[in-house]
Amino acid sequence: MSEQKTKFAALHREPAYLKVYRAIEENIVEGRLSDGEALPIEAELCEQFQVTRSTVREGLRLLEQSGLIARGSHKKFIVKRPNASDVAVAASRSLALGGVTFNEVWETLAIYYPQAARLAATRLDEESLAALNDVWRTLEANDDDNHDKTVECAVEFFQSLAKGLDNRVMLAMLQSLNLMIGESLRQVIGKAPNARTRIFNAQKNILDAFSARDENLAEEWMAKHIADLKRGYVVAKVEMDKPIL
Amino acid sequence: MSEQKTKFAALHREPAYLKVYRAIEENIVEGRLSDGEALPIEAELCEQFQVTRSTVREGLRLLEQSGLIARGSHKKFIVKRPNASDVAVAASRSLALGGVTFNEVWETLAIYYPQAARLAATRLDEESLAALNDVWRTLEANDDDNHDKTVECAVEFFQSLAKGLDNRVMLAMLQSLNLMIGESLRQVIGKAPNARTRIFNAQKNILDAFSARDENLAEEWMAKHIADLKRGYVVAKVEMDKPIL
DNA sequence: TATAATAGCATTGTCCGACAATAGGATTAT
DNA sequence: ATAATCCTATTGTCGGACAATGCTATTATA
Repeated sequence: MSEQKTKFAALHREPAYLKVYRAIEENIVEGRLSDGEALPIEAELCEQFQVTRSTVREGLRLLEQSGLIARGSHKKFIVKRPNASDVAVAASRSLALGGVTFNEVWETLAIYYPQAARLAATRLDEESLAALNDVWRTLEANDDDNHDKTVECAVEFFQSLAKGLDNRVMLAMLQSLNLMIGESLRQVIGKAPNARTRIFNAQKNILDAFSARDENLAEEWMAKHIADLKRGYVVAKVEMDKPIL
Repeated sequence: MSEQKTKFAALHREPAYLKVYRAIEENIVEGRLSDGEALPIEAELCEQFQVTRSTVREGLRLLEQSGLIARGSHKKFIVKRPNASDVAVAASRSLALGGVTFNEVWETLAIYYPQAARLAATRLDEESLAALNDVWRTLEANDDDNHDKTVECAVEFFQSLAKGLDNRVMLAMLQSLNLMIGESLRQVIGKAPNARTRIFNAQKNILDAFSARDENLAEEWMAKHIADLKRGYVVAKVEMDKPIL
């Protein structure tokens, strides 16, 4: 009957530094520590948790990396509610490292961005439109052979669009998509002929549709833009099933 | 002329633990340390970086939290490429903590999920369809008053859908959306009459459309499902501009 | 011989105490 | 009032120490 011995709940003996992390995390999540508030100094945390500084510091590193705290000044950590950009960077890096393929990225663009464009046509305010226009003009002024800059501008266009949607959830998702667009574009931009001009024209059409507040047109041109990106991959003879990194 | 003093590049003196982090991170990103490979033991890292264990350990905590390494056995960290789920959990938590509103979540659902449903109609394999059916039956068998279980099933339906799309980028995004659906549903489920039945019927229709491989119908029913979710919020008198947490 | 118990060992987790570096505040000098 | 200086609190790093804990190899047992 040895396997029928009363089973106690497997008590998860966590290291102390994890407990420190969880304790502080919980206080932040539950709102007992609010945004911008300063954390006690290390010595005080030692006192409260009854552990040594090394242990507290390991816990702080965990909090730091998870984006829940940040250095306020030289001394003092302050509580920080993570913003969309932080999320996006972490997410896209993880995905890229995870070996996602050109195809996965492109497919996501294809179903997501045309709808985002539709929303943008009705929602972007004048300021956002102006920002988009600026980005587009920068691309116009760019040299055909400056591939890095072309990629940067192309991505920046999508970034400005995402920011203008005034929705943090979408922003986080689109931003991480944008970073992956950048990664994948970088790999083909040199091999796709007329890349800059094609991007330039596509974004011009999208921009016009936005200005005209024509959501159908915006969706249509965005879909074409995305399709053209794929064509770029094909022309550049990029294997779509290959990881973008 | 004091402001014209030759400006040197602001040299960012990083703490040593950050350098340790970056050094190892770089090795992982560049692929010199591949997935599953074991990290040297702490003592050896101390030797290589010429720092003490405390410092190395702080760096390891950063790597740990960023998901790049994980405990393999009792001893030894192994390199780990983060997967979509990890990303999603971190992302959604951050967003929720950031105070995103019901409206932001719902709006994102509304433009994203109908398209995802359209894709699902053509792509889901028999296995995924079966899984969806199971989830749906669990919801059917559920008690009207067991709100927690209802939410769980509803979210699980979306989860199964996302998994079946066979695209890790979409999966990561939809998963983090799903977690937020769960959060927001939990807050209204008790106050919305007939919630379970309405969700149940909507998912039935979506499921049928999937089985029939009818993408237009799938999109249409999904759109209705999402719209109905919003109606639930309104009926429950939830302020759409309120944070979901 | 095969399996179970034991002992040893390597490695991590935690503690302690110390000191250097530095940013920010207080104080003094201009 | 502004600038230069000192002071001090706090972080970053060090080194050493020991306990806890699984792994591994050895020994004991059937």
